[in-house]
Amino acid sequence: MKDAAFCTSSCPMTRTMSVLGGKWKLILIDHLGERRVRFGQLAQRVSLISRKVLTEQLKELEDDGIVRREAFAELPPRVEYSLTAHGLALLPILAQLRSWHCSAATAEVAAA
Amino acid sequence: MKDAAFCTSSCPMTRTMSVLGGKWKLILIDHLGERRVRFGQLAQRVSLISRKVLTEQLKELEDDGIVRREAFAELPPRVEYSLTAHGLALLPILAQLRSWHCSAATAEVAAA
DNA sequence: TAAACTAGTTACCTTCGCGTAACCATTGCC
DNA sequence: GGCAATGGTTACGCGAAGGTAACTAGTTTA
Repeated sequence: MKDAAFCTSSCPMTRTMSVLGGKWKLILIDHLGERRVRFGQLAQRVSLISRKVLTEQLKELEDDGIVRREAFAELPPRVEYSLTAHGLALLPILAQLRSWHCSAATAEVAAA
Repeated sequence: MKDAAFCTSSCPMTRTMSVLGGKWKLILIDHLGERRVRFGQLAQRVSLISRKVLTEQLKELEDDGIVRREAFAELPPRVEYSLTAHGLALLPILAQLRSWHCSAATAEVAAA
């Protein structure tokens, strides 16, 4: 989200969403995890995303200091993505979000 | 997000985003907090959102069991929104997200 | 000679999110 | 009679998000 009104909002949660908002951001961070992943691997894992959007989102995450990009001068070319310290700090929070959602799903099943 | 491919994805984080994804969801949950808030109050607090979208997002959150809506048969009409137990469980996680983003902002200032 | 592999980029087009503005019902107040 | 207040709903339209397909480079493989 490059929405200027969001980035400069006085609401802290709104500013947070200007970085993490968007359909794919949290999903990509989650799939990166603690590993170094190549572009093609990421595209396979998150199969619903198109390569174009994947490139864009990774670039935004890199600009925000969440993802690190390392390109190797090889042939065929190799590019590896990994989380920075800042990005790694998000992982435990994402784990809580996931379990929050899972607990809701099991509660629904129990109620039915 | 009513995207069917998201809701039925095998990836837990993707399914989580089908509920919490979207520009406004987390911001609205954050502004509701532990209080009961009237529709008009919410529209004032989150001034960037239009009333139309506010109605839509609240309805989706209600369908997902995160928000409770109580309408009173008065004149002029009064409608109060509050978080369900499920929604309340998100608040500590949102607090972590906020402080994660704040710590990043102060680190940038320190680096500059 | 042609194809395949990687990590993109680009042009093009469609879809959807979102904003704006007008409108509704009901009652009390002036 | 007309306006205000509340909590919406509706029609309309723009702009951005996102998908598809084609194209790039250099080397290996068939």
